[in-house]
Amino acid sequence: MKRTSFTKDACPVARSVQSVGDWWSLLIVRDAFAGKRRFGEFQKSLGVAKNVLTVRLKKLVADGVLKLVPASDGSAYQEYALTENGCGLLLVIAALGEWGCGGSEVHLVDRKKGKSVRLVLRSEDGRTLAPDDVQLVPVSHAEPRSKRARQPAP
Amino acid sequence: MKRTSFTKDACPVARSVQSVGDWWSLLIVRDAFAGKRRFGEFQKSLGVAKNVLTVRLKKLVADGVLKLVPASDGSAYQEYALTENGCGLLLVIAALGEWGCGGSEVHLVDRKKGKSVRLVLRSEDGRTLAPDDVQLVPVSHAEPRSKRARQPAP
DNA sequence: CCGTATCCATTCCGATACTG
DNA sequence: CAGTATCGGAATGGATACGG
Repeated sequence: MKRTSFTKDACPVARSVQSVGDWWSLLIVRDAFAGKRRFGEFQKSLGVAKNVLTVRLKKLVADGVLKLVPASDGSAYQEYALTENGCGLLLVIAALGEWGCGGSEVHLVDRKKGKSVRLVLRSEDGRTLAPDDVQLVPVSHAEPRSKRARQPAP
Repeated sequence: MKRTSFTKDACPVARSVQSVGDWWSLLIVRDAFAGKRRFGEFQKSLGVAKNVLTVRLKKLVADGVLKLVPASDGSAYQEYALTENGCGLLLVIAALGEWGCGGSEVHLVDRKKGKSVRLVLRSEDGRTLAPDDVQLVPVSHAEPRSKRARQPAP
């Protein structure tokens, strides 16, 4: 009677959820993108219990999302930094942020110019698409251009 | 000693996590994008217990992600369809899918042409940016071009 | 076929006290 | 400051039986 695991699941979404699909992990990653690196910074920002934070950080490190780096200032302690892989989660955070908007309190900017940045879907030929123009296809057992496309609800 | 709630949180990411930040919700939404609409379809696809599925579906309906629609074929039962708001989650699913890649088993295609679609960051002036070029800024108490930008870890 | 209801194991989370 | 140790309550998830 164990909890079902998706680590072996074929779908990448399922595997991602396995890594960051709980309450805290994504928020920790969000804070990491916002520049936080120290245990205490996360703890204060999130208001999470320290033991819980410890467990989450360890899992994120084990999953290759964060890594421990020696130090950045003179401190004798270690800091948590995003791995290259973890940086890829920016798209996820960005997408969640755009979706949750309604009094947006966080957004993306170009680091060089400080200009606002948005997340868009782009087809191979360079066109920008709306979510409605796009269909999710499970590659495993499906003909790429199946006729039973998603119905947008009549 | 309640669980902390983020519904009132200022950050849109936190609010999103509140809605879809658990194991099942996102996978249900993924299946919805893949064309599934019936209770049994979700149940079989996910292998989740029925009571759990019931609770999740109700929450997703309550949160305005899914809605019940009368029927699509002759059946007397209702079906679950994505609301307009729920469709916005496609970007999140897409981002999670791209991140979890490594033997991708699901991807996005243009509904009309069947061509592959990717998720990109685009700045105001139309340029495409890499995650490293971008910075997450909490609007509340932060100068847009702070100097202590995120360090990509030495 | 679509759920609801019940039971139980596991897990999660918050508070707090403690170590270095 | 950065964790570890322990505890108890709460929520979650799985199995299954039941009803419309």
